[in-house]
Amino acid sequence: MGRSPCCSKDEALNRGAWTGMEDKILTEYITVHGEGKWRNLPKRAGLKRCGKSCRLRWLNYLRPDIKRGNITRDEEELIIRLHKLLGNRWSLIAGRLPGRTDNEIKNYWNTTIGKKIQGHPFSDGNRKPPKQTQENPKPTQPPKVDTDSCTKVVRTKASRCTKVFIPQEAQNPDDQIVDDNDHVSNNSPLVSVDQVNDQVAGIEESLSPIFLLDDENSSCKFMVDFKVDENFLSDFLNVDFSELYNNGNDEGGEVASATACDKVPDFRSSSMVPVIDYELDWLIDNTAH
DNA sequence: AATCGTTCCAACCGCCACCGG
DNA sequence: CCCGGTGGCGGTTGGAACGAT
Repeated sequence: MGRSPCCSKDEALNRGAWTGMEDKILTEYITVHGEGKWRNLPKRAGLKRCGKSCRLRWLNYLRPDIKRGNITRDEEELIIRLHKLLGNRWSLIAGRLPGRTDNEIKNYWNTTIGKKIQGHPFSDGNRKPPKQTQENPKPTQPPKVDTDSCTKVVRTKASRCTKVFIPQEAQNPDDQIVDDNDHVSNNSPLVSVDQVNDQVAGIEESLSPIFLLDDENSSCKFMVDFKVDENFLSDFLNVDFSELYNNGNDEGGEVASATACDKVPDFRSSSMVPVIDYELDWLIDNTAH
């Protein structure tokens, strides 16, 4: 059963490569009406395509901010490092490469980097797995990159934030401090997540773990505490935190546990920032190449 | 020039999370 | 809480382009 497909195969929809005219129609429509409502878009725009196809075409090809041309060496290095941290989270990786799409990075990885790193994935030197034959029955699972064998991969999904730890120097003394049980305390380093959430309204949502560190000495400035399921937490803790905390800093941080959050206040810039940027910047800077 | 094999990438497919009714 | 609609994601595929013979 399951839900119905996004577009009926009975409909006489165009498939395959997009024509220049279709591109033009889609681009003009989105320029006027904006993105979204993909399911209705083809009908409104007069395209014989399914909404999903339109979305993909726009996001991967027609968007004006798409960067053309080959992946640069710097970009490749970044992709490799991000892949070590995130695994096959192509959309997250693409988010760190302006103008590059997840599809492009995925393709680039599968055709170029993956081969370089792993050596030839198939013993016969062919990029593709052997065709299904009597001797080579199709595996039930496609071959996957064994990221765990060589590195720890950060799980970037988190549950709800419950409290935030802020060191004294980062606090505004006028702020009311409330712990996760809504107990008010002027000395408590905990602020309610509602207070944080009030501040983050309007900021792009992102899901990720968080451990914020001071740039100069790599010690933690504050932490956030989450309700995370045990699997996530244990997986998350499998990240080499000891290594992360100790990188170039024998003194260690004030916080000895790892937590996760959607967005956090950046006390250096006195604004709220998406965690993913903060966290990935730090991870990229502090994990082994 | 013709054929065959390989590479690359745009597009498709199925699944899942999220959200609103 | 449940359910259906929607958007987004990652894996896979098809075919065009290219190179080798």
